[in-house]
Amino acid sequence: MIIIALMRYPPEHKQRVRERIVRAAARGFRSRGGDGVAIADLMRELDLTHGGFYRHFEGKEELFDEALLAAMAQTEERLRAAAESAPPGKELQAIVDTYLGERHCARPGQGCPIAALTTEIARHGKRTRRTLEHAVERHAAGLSRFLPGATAEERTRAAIVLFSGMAGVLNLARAVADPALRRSILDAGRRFYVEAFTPAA
Amino acid sequence: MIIIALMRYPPEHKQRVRERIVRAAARGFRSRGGDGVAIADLMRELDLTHGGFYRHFEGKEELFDEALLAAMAQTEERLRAAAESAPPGKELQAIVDTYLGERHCARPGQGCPIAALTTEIARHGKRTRRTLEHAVERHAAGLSRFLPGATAEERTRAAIVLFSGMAGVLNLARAVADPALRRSILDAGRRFYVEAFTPAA
DNA sequence: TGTACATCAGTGAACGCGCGTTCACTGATGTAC
DNA sequence: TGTACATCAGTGAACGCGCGTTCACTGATGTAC
Repeated sequence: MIIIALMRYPPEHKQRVRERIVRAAARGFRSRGGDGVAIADLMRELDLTHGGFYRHFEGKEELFDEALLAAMAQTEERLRAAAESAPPGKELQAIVDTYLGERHCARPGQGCPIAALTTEIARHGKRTRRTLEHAVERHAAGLSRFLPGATAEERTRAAIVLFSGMAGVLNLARAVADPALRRSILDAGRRFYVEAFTPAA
Repeated sequence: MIIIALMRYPPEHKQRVRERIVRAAARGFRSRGGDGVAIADLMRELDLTHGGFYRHFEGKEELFDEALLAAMAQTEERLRAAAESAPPGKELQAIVDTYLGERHCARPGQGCPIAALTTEIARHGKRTRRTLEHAVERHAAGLSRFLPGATAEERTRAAIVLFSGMAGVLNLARAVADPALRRSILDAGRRFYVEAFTPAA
């Protein structure tokens, strides 16, 4: 600590700070949306001041794009972990139960950016939309092996339909006021998507 | 016109202005989001000034709620019309083709508020979320007769899963940069939901 | 070994802008008498 | 029929606030010589 205080910026310091900003932003953007995150608040959360932000990023848009990528990677990793720790043949069910689980529903800041950010990304510039596009394609490809389909392309397409559909269900569940209705939406979604994407025996 | 200029506020004038505000707001909120609509711009669009807004609404939130209801009613009506003008047995297909059609995708301002507004409504207060809740329940019940299921409750539940899922697909299609990918997402969604909700023969 | 200097992450005041809301005012109405 | 008055949709200046971004500055570093 004292060492850090004396030699203030050791090598790799900058990269670590940048990563902390991205992580905090990824949480903020997902839970409060693009307009709900103020640069000054974000930096204060990390015990920094807003002026320094521009040593790390060109502007808020660049941060948004990076946060989006980080959030997608995190979500994909969680779902992959859920699938891989499921008993054989139950991988899809594990993915659906995780995605449409109450835990994911209650924590948008830790969750899937397709659900939390897609609507506003549709209003962003081409760069952000390309970023989303690539991230979604990677996500779909990365999880497609748990989905039914004869070819890789079919499985990837199934993944896109599954994840965008589940994102819609999750968003509605999050938006509704009544907790019982929320649970019933999640439950209906889980049953539907598990059945729809489980290959007929 | 001269008559209107002389007797400036004939009976029912106020209600008509209010409806015009709601209609313009419903369009604006859906295409640009809650933060993308400024009261002053909205009123200017109707050749009015921002001060008068508060003769009609308590504030922006009340307008949002009204616009949400209007948008839901409009969407439900369109889908009902599509279903009713479809050949017998093709009602569901007509609904899905309309909802996941390129036209709907390209015109969020005229389209379904579940797709356009659900994410941000999840961050609104309880009043707005209750408004959504009731509107969604009415919407689902109103269109449930075109869906499979033994009981009314089953059909309503199917409607909720179908519409929230399609909203997710629509949002992803809107967010993506590449038009070809957008079309393929819509197409995959259409095929999937038609098949999933068509009762097995 | 010591001195001068360029570098650069971080600071915090300041700028410019947009927005929701308030408020004193306008001007036409219908009503009371 | 005429006059005084309350009503009320609409006007537009003003207020207060939050935010993204800029910029001159700080203070510690490593390097040149």
